[in-house]
Amino acid sequence: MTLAHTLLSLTSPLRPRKGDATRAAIVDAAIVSARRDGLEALTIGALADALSMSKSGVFAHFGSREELQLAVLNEYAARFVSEVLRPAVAAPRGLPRLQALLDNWLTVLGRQIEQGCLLIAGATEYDDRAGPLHDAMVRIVEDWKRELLRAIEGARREGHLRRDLDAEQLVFEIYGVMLVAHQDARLLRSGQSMQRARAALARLLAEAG
Amino acid sequence: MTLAHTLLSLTSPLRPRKGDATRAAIVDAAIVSARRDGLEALTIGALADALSMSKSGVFAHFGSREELQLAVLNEYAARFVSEVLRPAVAAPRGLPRLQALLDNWLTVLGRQIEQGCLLIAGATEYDDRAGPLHDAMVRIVEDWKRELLRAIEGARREGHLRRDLDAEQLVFEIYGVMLVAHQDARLLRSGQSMQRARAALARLLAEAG
DNA sequence: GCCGGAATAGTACGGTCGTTCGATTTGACC
DNA sequence: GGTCAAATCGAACGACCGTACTATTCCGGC
Repeated sequence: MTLAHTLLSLTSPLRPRKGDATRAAIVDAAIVSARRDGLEALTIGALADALSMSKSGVFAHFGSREELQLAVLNEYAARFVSEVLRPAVAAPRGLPRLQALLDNWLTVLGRQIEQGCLLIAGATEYDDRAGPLHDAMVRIVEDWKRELLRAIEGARREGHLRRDLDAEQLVFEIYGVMLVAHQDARLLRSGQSMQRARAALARLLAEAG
Repeated sequence: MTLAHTLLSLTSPLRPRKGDATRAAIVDAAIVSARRDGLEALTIGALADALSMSKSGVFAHFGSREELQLAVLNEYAARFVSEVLRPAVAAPRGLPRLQALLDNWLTVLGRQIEQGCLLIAGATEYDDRAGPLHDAMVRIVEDWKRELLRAIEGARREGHLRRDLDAEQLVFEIYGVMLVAHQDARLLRSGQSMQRARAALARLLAEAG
């Protein structure tokens, strides 16, 4: 294969690469496992068994366990954003869009409470552990909080929220509601966590309006 | 050693047992390690190295890794309660006592932000993993929330908080503030998390009063 | 200062981990 | 259908894990 050929296949993979599908399947299964037991408990051997593959077959797609973990985290974050943020921009800008975003977030959090949220679990897993996963985790959470901030300030610009509102403080408090909803639902198996979260968010927004 | 002797030494250990001191030192070191890397990352070998002991010497005090983890979790919880709850009962009952409790909680959370909180980290570590550690974690968090609820209802009984207040909802929201303060301070290394948490708590109490 | 149990050390075992490497299979293109 | 790279496998390695067993050291009571 010539260099030109390589470059071509990189930019436009005419040739359907079977490996890509396998890699995606591995990440799929790894997300399930990581949501249950944590990113740090992810094991190449267990993943291989679940996929009826060999350890080395799984390994070859990533080159290291850490790269696999990074792929899982990034893929999960991408899905999270596309499930929560993307549909919200269909709502009219301002408070409705912010409301839609929070609704989507709560829905995603509550839909399959059997599985946890990697953005929340990973935050405590890597809050004190230097390395690429820590850095990725920080970047993802910061990016997400920035999106939340944008939505809030959009609502304020539209006149839907108080002009003197401390938007960052509101981000802080909203995030707290999501964290405690997650813990209540998963650790304590409380059946009321979602409605408590909705009540808390409603009160936060009412006070900000 | 006779049975009577055994019972005697259990109820009143006249004989100063050196093993007790060692065991306490092990738990001390294990708490440091668990707060940094998580209870699940706790390793008998690493602990033995840190204490300049043999693996089997450490192991003998607990009989299994899981028993060690349980000892660490229970000791941490006991210290947490004695640092946060005990000093608060010195304050006058009602709102002052609740305020003192929340102040102590935030202080403990912020004092050495280098080290994390096992009650928070453990909650996500064991939210989906059956076993004695999960059960202990649930019990500890439920007990702590019950204490918080008691303090709130005490303040309400004194007439310091609204009569129609949903106390459990307030517990929920206070817990959320603590969770997000912890994450902001540790993952994002935000310098403002404590003051944001104080502001959020003040607003929660003002609205409940 | 010996005695006996408690405390600790030493060693070994079986298992799992991530990773390496050479062999083998697969599958798209000529 | 042959070719060649991509994809996957199989076996092995060294490291570390929790744990079991046996020896050794420590130390308070006589």
